[in-house]
Amino acid sequence: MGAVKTKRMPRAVREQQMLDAAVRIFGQRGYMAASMDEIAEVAGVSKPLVYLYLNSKEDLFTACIRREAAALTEAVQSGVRPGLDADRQLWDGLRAFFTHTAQHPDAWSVLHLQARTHGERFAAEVTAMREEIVAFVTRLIGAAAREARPQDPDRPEPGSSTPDRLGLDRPAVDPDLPEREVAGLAEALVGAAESLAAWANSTEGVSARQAAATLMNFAWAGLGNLMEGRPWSPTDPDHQGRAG
Amino acid sequence: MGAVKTKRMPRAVREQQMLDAAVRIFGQRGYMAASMDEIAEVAGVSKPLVYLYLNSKEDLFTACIRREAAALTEAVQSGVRPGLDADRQLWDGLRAFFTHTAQHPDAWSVLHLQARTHGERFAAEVTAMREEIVAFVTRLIGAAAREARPQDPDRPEPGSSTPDRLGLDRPAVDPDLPEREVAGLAEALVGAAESLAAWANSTEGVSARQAAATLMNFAWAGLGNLMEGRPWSPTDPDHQGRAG
Amino acid sequence: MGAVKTKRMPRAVREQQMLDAAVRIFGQRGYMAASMDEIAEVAGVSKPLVYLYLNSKEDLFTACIRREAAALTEAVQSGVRPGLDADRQLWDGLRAFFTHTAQHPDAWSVLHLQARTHGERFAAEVTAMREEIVAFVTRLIGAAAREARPQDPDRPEPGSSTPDRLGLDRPAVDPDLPEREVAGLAEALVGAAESLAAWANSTEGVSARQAAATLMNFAWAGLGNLMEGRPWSPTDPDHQGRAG
Amino acid sequence: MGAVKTKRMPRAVREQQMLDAAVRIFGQRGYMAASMDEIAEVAGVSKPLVYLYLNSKEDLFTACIRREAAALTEAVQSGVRPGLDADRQLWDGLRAFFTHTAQHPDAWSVLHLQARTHGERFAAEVTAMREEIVAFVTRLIGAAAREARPQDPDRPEPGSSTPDRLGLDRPAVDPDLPEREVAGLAEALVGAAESLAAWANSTEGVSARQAAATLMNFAWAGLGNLMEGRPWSPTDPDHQGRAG
DNA sequence: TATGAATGAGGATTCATTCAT
DNA sequence: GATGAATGAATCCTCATTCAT
Repeated sequence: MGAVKTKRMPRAVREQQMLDAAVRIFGQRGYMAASMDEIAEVAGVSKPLVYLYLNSKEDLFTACIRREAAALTEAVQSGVRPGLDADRQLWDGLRAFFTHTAQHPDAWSVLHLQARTHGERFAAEVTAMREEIVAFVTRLIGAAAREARPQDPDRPEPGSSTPDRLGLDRPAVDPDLPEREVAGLAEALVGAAESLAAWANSTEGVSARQAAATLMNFAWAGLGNLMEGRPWSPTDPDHQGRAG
Repeated sequence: MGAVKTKRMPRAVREQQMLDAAVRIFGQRGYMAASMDEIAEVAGVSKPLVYLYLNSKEDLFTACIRREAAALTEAVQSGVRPGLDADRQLWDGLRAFFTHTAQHPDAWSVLHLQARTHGERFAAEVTAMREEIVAFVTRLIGAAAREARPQDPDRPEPGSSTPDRLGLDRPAVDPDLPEREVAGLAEALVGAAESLAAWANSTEGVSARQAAATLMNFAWAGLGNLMEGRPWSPTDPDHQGRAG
Repeated sequence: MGAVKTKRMPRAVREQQMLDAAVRIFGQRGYMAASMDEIAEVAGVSKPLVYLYLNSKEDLFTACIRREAAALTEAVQSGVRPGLDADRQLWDGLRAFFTHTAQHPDAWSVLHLQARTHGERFAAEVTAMREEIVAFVTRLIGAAAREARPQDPDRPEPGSSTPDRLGLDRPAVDPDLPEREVAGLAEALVGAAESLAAWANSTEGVSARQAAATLMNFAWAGLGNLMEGRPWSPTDPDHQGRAG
Repeated sequence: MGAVKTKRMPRAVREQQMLDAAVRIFGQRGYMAASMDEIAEVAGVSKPLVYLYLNSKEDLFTACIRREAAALTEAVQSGVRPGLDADRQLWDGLRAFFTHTAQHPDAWSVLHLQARTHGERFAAEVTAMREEIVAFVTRLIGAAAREARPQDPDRPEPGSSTPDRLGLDRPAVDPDLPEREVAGLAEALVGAAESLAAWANSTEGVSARQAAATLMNFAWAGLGNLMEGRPWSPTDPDHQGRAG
């Protein structure tokens, strides 16, 4: 039932087999319900070998999270072409994101559900990835704001500081928006994306492209309003006019 | 450590104590890591009594989910005044939502994380609640669309049919938007809200009001654009002009 | 589901209800699998009352055994008319035995299976009853022997000593047969009867009468041979001639 | 108290040790009262190992039943020499039976008492063995009948078809006796044997040989009468004459 | 007489983890 | 490099039994 038993493979290959099995089992059964026994069996190796290579269940799970986080980040990064307009980059990134999560549901379950549900230690691992993505989005918001107001030329250009894994500078928060506000926006965007990923995965006939389009529709104009200094407020008649 | 041991309480009271303890432990440790032993201890009773009243770990967890889902729904419902404008209603609902989740973090963990990560049976319990909320949001989107286009007077007024638990009519999806599109939007909005709730809970100094404001900013304009028939598209220069 | 709840019954009645329930549950579930909870429920009373009246599970079971043993003994006794020939008495007794066990399968399960499978203490209770029956059979064997050899007139007549519950004298073992031999025969006869009772109960269409007939056929002639001093032996050609 | 702790034995050996312990404990305490803890301790291993090899208490019990049923069947089979006369075969089989049960009282308790008292699933296991023995006896009755009436030569000779595990042909029920009648007789004989086995086990100084002799005396003549078409009946003066 | 409330003790089962080869 | 053999420590759950009224 598990992988074909081939003896004497190099360590690196065996490790990947184990991680494959682990991601599958963790994703399907959940962290706690997954048993090392089943993981070893699916990986096609004996249990002691799993421990020899990966130390403990916690370490194994951590390794899964890291590998899948890197894979997802890498997928998004590859989908984005840095030269294009900010909204185009966001659009491409979202499509890459939804495509990847749709193709690796177990990995997505590990990152989105399992890792966040079983202790700070694992949650922190995902948070690192999440922050990278949030930084990417934050960066795009800043870029969009700059494009919208070219009359303010003395802000630093993109790319002038060290680029992160998504090919974007890290700080680059627009100084006109309070940092926490931006963090909240990015959180909301990423949360919406995550939620849509789950929705798209579980709803017949919803493609990655459609999910991305829905999210762009939902988010881009709101971001634009904010950039232009027109936040919604409980009593603002202008906003009410636009949306209602 | 647990509740003060008061002997011989009526069953209903003891049950609530048990649910209190269970929500706390399930929320903090996770469903699987929570032990019935600890729950009983925190509840200040012996384990057999927990089983006598709540039957099994699964049933206990289900009872927690149901109680907390009802409490959250009730909190949001109470926060909304049906007569007001759609955006005002959404604003009020969001504030109530964020307030409640902030005040009951363990309950929120149970509903948002634990219940969705440990089997269809539990997930289905939350889905029921979620659908009520999604229906609420969907309804508001519809109302907003009607307000935006008063030239189409033969659609039914809001409130003309029997109100559901959130005080709003159920159907009322705007016919000009494909149903799936609306579902995706609501999903995104609710997902963003859920994500923001977790973020606000875990970030020092973020109030429910701020979280609600962030989400309104993020979402309302985007909805407005959609209502007015101006969706974002990868090559639409108009949108690029507005947001970038 | 249980008995109709009637409040404030005299103790004796309540006790019988409890024993009824207990025999039923013990017989169906087995001694260990039977729970005091279920017995109380079926009896239509609260558990503390069961303990108040019957002390403990062991005592309750013992009470069941005693009541049912007495009932079975009584049934057999009533079926036999002491004045008739020995084989007729045996025949009548067997029929009464098979009839009673067929009509009270739970009681028979308690006596035949449960009581012998759960500790010396209970087994001893049944042994008492068994010995009464074995004594009855032993007595008949003795009587048959006497009838077969009337030329030996100085042995005591039946009824000359104190009658036991089956209306027969207790000692009365034929002095020509070693006591152990007779005990073995009686054991075999009773064992065969018990086995046949289970078989008749579980085999469609086998009546008490048929079971009794089968056993008489099986046993009576063999007993007769013994009486007449012609035991089977491994090398006895005469016996081979008779049976083969 | 348990077996000497010898580390690292091959699986097959350990399994036998576990079965030894299990038969002992199940036989002495009863199925339900036996605890896996005690079995493991007596076997000299840890509980998880018992579960690893035998799966569950039910499976362990089933394994015990099967092993002991096979051992008993094998013992009886080995004791019988197929070429001899029918009564001699029965005699030898009975002696082997009583010898084996006397030497393995716990095993006999498992087969005779425990397995029949704790659910159909276990009872069915013993029934298989029982039927083999009943078939053996049935076969002998048939053989005896044929020997008694050599004037009917066209019936098949014993041994002319493939022998079963007890070295005897399977069908061969005497056509002159109704099938149910024969089944009842076999049931009675086997029941008597079982009962005598328990009696011999628990009675000081009763040998297997004595038990076998008692049963032969009891049974063989009765069978002979039946073969010769002289069943006992309530009013048959001939029978009364013979036995009484 | 009768019971709702409560528990100490123990039982089956599973799991992550390690030794010895 | 790889594994068969083995276990300490929990976990869920049940049951006979009692207390306070």
